[in-house]
Formats: sequence, C-alpha cells, structure tokens
Amino acid sequence: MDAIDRAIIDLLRQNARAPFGELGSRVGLSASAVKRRVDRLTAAGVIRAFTVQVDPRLEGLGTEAYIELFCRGTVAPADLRRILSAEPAVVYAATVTGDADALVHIRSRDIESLEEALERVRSAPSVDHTRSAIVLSRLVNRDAG
Amino acid sequence: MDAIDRAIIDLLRQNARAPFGELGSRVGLSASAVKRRVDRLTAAGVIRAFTVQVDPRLEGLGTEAYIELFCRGTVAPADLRRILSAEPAVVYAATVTGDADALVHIRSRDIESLEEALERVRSAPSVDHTRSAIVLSRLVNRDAG
DNA sequence: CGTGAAACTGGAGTCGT
DNA sequence: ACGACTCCAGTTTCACG
Repeated sequence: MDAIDRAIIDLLRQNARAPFGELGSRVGLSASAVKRRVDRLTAAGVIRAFTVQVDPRLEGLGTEAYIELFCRGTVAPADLRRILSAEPAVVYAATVTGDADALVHIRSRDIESLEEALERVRSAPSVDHTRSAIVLSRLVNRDAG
Repeated sequence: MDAIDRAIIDLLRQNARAPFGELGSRVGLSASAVKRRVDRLTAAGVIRAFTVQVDPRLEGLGTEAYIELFCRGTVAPADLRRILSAEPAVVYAATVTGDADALVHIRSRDIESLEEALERVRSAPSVDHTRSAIVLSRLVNRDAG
C-alpha cells in the first residue's frame, strides 16, 4: 500500500471501468504494472469488490431511517447480528458507545414498509425499545448511495 | 425499470465487471440487449457510477462514529450542507426527524483524528452541541464499505 | 517490480428481424 | 424492442530488463 496504490484506488473509486492504460498514464506506470497492482489489491482484500452505485430513489428505496436499538439486559453482538440480518430492510447496523446498544440504518420503499420493518425488529424478544430518526433530506453523501 | 433491469442491477452490484454476455445468459438476453439496458439505466441515473468497494480498515479509515447535531435556533439545510461538506471525514449527513437537527456519519484513521474532525464540526457558530456514538463493531453491512 | 509485445476477449456500433 | 455480426480497444499473459 504505497502512494501509487492509493492513487489507483482513488481513480477506480471514481470510475471502476477506467482502462488500465489510462490509470497507468495518470500514475506513471504501464498498463500491465497497474493490472498487477489492482490484482494484488483485490487479492489482499483492500479492494473488496467492483460494484455499481444505484440511486435508491430510482430503485424504489427512497425512504430511510436511523434507529437506536435498546435491549433488555445484556445481549451478545452475535445475537443482534442474527436478529438484524434477518430483516432485509436493514442496510447497516453496528454496536455503539452511548445509551443505545446498536445503531441500525434502514432503507425501504415508503413510510409504510419502513414501519413494517421497524415493527419486525421491535418484535424480537431481546429488543426493549427503539428510537427512530427518519431521514428528511441528505446533505452530504461522499460514497453516494 | 422492469424485473430484468432489477436482475441486471443485482448482478452488477455483485460484480460490476461481469461481461454483458454472462449477464445476458443469466437473465435470458443477448449481450447487446443487456448492453442497451445498462446504457439506458446509466443514462437515466439509476446506475450512478461504477466503483470499487474498499475495506476502510485496510485503507486506514477504521474508526467511525455517528453524531447527532443540535443547532442554535433554526438553521437552513443549505447551511448545514456547507458546514459538513467542508469536513472531509464526514461520509454522510442528513436532516432527520426527532430531537437532533442532523445525523452525521464520520470516518477517520483513529480516535484522535475522529476527535479533531468532531471538534471542527462543533466549532461552527450555528452548532450548539453534538451527541456522538462511536462504532464498536459492525453487525450488518449490506452495501458494504 | 518494472516494461513491451503477443494472443485473446469483451465492447461498441450497425445491421436485419 | 431483440439477436447476429464485425471491428477495434483493452485485457491478459509472457519473456525479459
């Protein structure tokens, strides 16, 4: 992971389909040298995957919310993972410092389906209560989505 | 946006470099038909970009936090956007329902740089106070990152 | 770890249906 | 709209510095 690797990753983030030759001309290497670095970064897991960024609104997932999860007593992270993985609307979840046990990011079609997803999460026996913040408008979105 | 478009997008999400021919064989179309659909989805903005998913830890951004932002009086979303865009550690921010004015997702190298970023956000005159939740462990991460 | 050139594969555009 | 075809750019692999 040197400066050239970082430069290549930055360029790939902007356009994962950029030809190796063009990447090479920008970082001062030949196409095959760039390919070898990209292969190495992919094998090492630094580059996890080549994906597409989809506009959630146009895909029919325009409604999102962040939910703080409060559990009864002590719940193992593994249990939380099991509960939250079962709900397809859950895009992201993590245990956090502070009052809440976990922070959950939910995405769905509309408010109704958001409420349904929330209700399914709340119905888990270890979940005591939740506190929701529905997203009104996005201000910043650096990795997009 | 029909079922085939959705299937193509799902496949591209898993591997954005999959050849059109292979996508076609999976959804039951020819390579050129798939290309036309992908071109159309890209032009329409449904597919925003072709990118790479990078492991934040291996890239040196292993520390993240979610911050609730509380402002003095009423602050226009445009002002919040300006303030938060200025801070590179801010990955995502949105205005939300509930007590807080905005929810901010921050990513940085370590706790020290996280604190520095937080301090810069708090120093904005319209910001009254913040409430932070540092991420301990990720439980679910469907679009990864 | 780098380059350059060979062989090959997938992409872009244009047909015809 | 889809499929088939051609041409070329880009990828891939290899021998070599």
